[in-house]
Amino acid sequence: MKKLLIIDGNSILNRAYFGIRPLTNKDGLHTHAVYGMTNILLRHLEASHPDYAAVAFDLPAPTFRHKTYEGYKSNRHGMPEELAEQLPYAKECCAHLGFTVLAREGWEADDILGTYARMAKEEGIECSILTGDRDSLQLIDDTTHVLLATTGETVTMDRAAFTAKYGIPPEDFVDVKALMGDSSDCIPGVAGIGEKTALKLIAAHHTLEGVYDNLNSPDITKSVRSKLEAGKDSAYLSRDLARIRTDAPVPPLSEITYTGFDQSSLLNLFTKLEFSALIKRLDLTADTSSPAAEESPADQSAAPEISILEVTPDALTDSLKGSRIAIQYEIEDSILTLTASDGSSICIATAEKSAFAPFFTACGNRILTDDSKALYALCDEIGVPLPLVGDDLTLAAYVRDPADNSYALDKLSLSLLGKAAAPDSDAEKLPLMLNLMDALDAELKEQNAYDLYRNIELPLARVLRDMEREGFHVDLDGIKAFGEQLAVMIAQLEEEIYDLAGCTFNINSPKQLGEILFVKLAFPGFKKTKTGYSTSAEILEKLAPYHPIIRKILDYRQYSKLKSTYTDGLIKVADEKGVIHSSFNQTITATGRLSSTEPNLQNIPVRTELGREMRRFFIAGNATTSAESRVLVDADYSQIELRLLAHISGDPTMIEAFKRGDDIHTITASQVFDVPIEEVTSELRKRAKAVNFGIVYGIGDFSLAQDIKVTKAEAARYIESYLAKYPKVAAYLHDVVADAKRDGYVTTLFGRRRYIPELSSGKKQLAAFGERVAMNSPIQGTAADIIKLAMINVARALREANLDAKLILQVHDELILDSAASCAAEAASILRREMENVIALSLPLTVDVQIASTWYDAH
DNA sequence: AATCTCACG
DNA sequence: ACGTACGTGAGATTA
Repeated sequence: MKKLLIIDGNSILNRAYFGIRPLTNKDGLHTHAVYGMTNILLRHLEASHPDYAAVAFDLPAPTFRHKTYEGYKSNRHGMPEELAEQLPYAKECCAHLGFTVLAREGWEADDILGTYARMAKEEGIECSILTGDRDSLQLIDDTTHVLLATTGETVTMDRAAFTAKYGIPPEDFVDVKALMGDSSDCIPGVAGIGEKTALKLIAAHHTLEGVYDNLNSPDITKSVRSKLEAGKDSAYLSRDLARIRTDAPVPPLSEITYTGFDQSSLLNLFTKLEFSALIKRLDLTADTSSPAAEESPADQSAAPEISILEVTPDALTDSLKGSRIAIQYEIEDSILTLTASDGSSICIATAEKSAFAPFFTACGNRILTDDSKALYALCDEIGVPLPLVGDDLTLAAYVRDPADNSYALDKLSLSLLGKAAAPDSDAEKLPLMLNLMDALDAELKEQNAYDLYRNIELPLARVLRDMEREGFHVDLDGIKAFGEQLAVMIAQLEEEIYDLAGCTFNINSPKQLGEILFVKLAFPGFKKTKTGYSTSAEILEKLAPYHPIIRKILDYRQYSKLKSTYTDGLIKVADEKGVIHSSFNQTITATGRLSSTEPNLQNIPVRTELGREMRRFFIAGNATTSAESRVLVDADYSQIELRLLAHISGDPTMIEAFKRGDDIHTITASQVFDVPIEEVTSELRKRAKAVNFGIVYGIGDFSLAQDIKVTKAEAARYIESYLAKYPKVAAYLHDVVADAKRDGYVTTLFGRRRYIPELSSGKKQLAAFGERVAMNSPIQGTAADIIKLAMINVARALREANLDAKLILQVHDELILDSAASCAAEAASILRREMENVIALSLPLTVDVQIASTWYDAH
């Protein structure tokens, strides 16, 4: 039997639009609805291989209004501008995928679906209707089924499935709709009749006529009867409105045969939309005669014609004359294969890695790499002091758009050059890297972010490499002993918990724990989360007074966390000398901060006393064994984010407070609660502190209330009072959001940019998130810029002073040195000086410095 | 692979 | 009516 696949384009596009987070290409065009739709379409093409296939779109009859037609359409149907602008691309995409695209003036997509379902039935063809809309369910019959795309998976609704779910045959569904109405389709129905009642009535009487002929039947209550009587005309009218028509003027089935992909057109479209994953998945680059490539012939670097010269490592230096040398390399068993190009030639050399030392020394500052930190590590290994590399493509791409999560060459090619590329050998990557770097140079300069890239990110990579190599010494025996203590306490608690619960279960399983607490022990059902009960500490804390098991579970959780993540976790990653070498990633966060992995040394416990004990095991190098004793020097910025808020907003009250060296939370409490400074209690100070933090995050009354346990109304008053006392802060928060909406991005003091596509989302929740991001990112990001620059300056100053002290860790506002005890005081003063003097603001940046032999004591 | 929970600034 | 503060990474469980 032949197969027809017919799709409601508007419905699927809508689902994709609201179901996926926003995505834009480099021109700011929103693309996620098309992306989501394409994925859905591909999935069904792969699953069903239809003989006929079409996508139908709504096309209302033109109306005469003061607004333009497009304006009317997007407003009337509540279609957000960001979705409307994707409509033409969606249609184009459907066509290139091999579908016939249909839209008829005055007809809805549903009617086109219905018409084809009828035609298919007449010709004995199996018909699948793909939609996210339940309206089409009335079309189900023995040869027609509906693929209902809901969030998550797609459900197949055939006659059996429909009847099982609704208890009526699909033909009667339109009568249900006539009674219940549908506000989104402007179908009035009968006032006061909902889905439940409508289904019951139609199940009993089949049709509207059946219902109205039997108004006196005993299953119809008085109130329902009177509602039905009042809404009789409306019901019949509604049925006409709800009934999908089957007489739309559409081409015959023979003209909508499925034609398969148009590879080169798809490549063009996906290139414009920057769908690199789809290009790869459909293998669209394999066809080399794509028009995309023809469009920019001048840009075609001589890549294909350049021959690859095999040379010795020594000859590399002389063969590569250009000012910029792109490199790629592989290492196997200490044999290095390096490919390099200066744009006019490509050289490849293979040798023992140390043979490349002269090349790196001579050409290092001209090198273009995609991972400079790794290159510094390689040079460390072979004992070459590599000069700062010329360029790091990944870092430049990160500065261009830090919210991106992949800086793979093929993606960069799409968004930067507008061309699809799939280099699969090192030699093919090199000309592309050179082109990409040229484009990045230009774009960063235009963004005013070039200095940030060249003077901060690029030199920072080498500082990070040195920190990674240095590592943080730990007391492995101490950690092990602590872990064993924890194990004992955990075992003890486990028994007590089982005892109190009356059974054994997996305490680490939120599912099982929720079952025990909220079902077996019948705690008041604090339901949350989509998959079940929430058992978070926040919830459990509220239950603690009512049952002894709760405290024990909380303790169990805390000990388990300490043991698995910190005790056991750290032991696993320490090297044989008891040194932990974390990786510092420079291209992960959307704000400009660093991140730390394997292990994450930026989240070692400190907030609870027991957790803080962990920090006793973080020690200065060889502190326990070496003849020359060593210490840690720890410095952290005091209130850097609030100081930046004061500086950026220019609020005089706040600036003066910081200039005087006042306690900012006490000042805030005095301002917000309108009491003299001497009368600020610790409770008031605590609340003010929460407000200060909240402001930086883009506060809301609900969350503040939850945080400091006051009513929402009270929290709202605090915020209002705060903004009144710090009017420039209020103005900043307002303006930064307005600017972000206008520009599509926000920036830090150093020019780091973050795009915020969420701001133009049709979804309220996402747009609100975008506003908070706009308020927070300039502050968090500027703090990140500042400490990065401080790190570069500290590393240089320590080197120049020839001190035996090295940076080993950064924790966002904190820097730690491992120093010889003999020069620790000097190192500390350098550290303070460099951190405080990174940049002159309208208020001082102050730093607290401490020297001790463990992290516990130094912080 | 996704979810939940929890550690940090 | 709903969800609710910014930025991260890791471990355990479950699907």
